[in-house]
Amino acid sequence: MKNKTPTSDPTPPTADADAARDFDAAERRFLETYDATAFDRPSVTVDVVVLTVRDGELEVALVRRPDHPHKDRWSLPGGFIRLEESLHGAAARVLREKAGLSNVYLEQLYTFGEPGRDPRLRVISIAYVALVDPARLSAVDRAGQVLGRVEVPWRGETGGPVDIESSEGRPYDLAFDHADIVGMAVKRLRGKLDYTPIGFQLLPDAFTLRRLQTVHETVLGRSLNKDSFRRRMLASGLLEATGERETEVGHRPAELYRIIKRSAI
Amino acid sequence: MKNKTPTSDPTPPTADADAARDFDAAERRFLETYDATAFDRPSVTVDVVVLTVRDGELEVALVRRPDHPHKDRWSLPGGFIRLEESLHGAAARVLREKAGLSNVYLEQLYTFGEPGRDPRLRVISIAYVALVDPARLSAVDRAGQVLGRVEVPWRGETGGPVDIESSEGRPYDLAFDHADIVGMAVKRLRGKLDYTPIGFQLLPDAFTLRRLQTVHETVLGRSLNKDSFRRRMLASGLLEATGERETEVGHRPAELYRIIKRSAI
DNA sequence: TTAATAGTGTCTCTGAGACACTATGTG
DNA sequence: CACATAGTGTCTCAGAGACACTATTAA
Repeated sequence: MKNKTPTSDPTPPTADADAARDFDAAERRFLETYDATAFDRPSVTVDVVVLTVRDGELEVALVRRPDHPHKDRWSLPGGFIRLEESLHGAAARVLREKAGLSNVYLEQLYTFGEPGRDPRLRVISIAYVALVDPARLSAVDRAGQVLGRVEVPWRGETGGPVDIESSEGRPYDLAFDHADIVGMAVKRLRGKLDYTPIGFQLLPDAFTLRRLQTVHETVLGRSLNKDSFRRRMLASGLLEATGERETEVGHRPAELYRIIKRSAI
Repeated sequence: MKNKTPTSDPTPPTADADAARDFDAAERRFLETYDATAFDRPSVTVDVVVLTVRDGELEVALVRRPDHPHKDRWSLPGGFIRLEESLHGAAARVLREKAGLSNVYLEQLYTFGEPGRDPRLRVISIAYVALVDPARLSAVDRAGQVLGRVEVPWRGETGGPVDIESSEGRPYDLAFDHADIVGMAVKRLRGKLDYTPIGFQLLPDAFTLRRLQTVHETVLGRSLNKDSFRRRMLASGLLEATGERETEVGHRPAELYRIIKRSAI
């Protein structure tokens, strides 16, 4: 028998049937009498960074806060997590209720929980990122919602908060630490673009390679080599030609591509 | 003035001084009367995946659960978050109290919160990863703590739960969804190794390139090209030669290297 | 001396950038 | 026709793998 290290011996939790039965009974009794309110607990919310690329600009969906604290300030759509729903489910619900979107790419980003980030009480927020075709966002133009332009003050994947502006260049002073959350979303997205063509989530079902490149360039904040980009995308095996071409473009029309397995990303 | 889109007009939250004063008063009143217990709230914990590499094996620190539920089962060190501490602070405290470790590499991993992952009540757990030199772990050999060997049943960064075994090969059936959490930690770590030499966090301050390569190979679960590995590490600019060499090795001694900026990773 | 691993020099192969050239739409 | 962008072919350069060769220690 191999015994490489002097750590404590890991005896198994149970040995014979009687002991196991006693143990189960004790656990059952414990669960029945457990007082779920015995400890002070933080509040837990989800906040969703809904990102889109429109006209070569990276934009984020903002909602006006209807209540205190930070009433009337712009903020990320968010909400408290219900006890019976999963984290992902809560994010999807917030997206549906507050931004009128469903069936979009959604992934967990990071959890923010500094004491004092909310003046009311201790709030821990699990941030999610959603990527949406801008055509779907303008279809859901509703009161109290706006798209803010994301200005990234750092290069590459340095990280840090970003500046959010209106289309006229007026700064939006986001509520809470939401500018940090959007910054983290941009950092994450830039990282993913280096090894996946995830930008297609920001485009319609069929798109040209040029459009995909523009999306990548907008997110990355730098221009890319056209030839190399085409080669990489086609070599990834994730795109397939539709056989269709764009129309009415004033130059040679480009082939339209689609993603082979949307779920694979 | 540029007005590219038909979204709602983002008027600023305030206009003149009187309105601003009223607004502040309303917010202050709101904060004073807010009932922090008005909503059902989940419990929030941190769980820490303490990883180390010893003798070419990837290992994780486990503690025996002292209480129900899953009493006496092996699990990740964890604990409830206190209202006044940060998430990172809570993870560092758990590491100190339950594993006797401080001043180690620690980063947030992912947040797990499926309803039903804890039979007591709704528990949301923010998982952290810690990387430790194995010499520091065996120095903290304490009762009710053990190192489990991590067996990864998938290749690359596929992801999924992992199997944990004792050094004799007996499986540890971890409590809750902790096998999934460790799996996520391995996946994250493998991803990071592709573009950073983060493996040095699993080694003493001074180490040979061969040792670093072994650590990378153990985490990645595959062998690496020696020449290429050396070139990449030295080209990264993150390592510097100490001028010292290893001793008593039965062959030509290798140069010892150290990390230039430990905080930069 | 031999065994074993450290470390170097160099060739090849592959993928990215650069760039010239052809293709195909609109006005 | 001109113009603009799509898409291809090919050269070059940089990094990774492969491998031969030298260096240095313990036994």
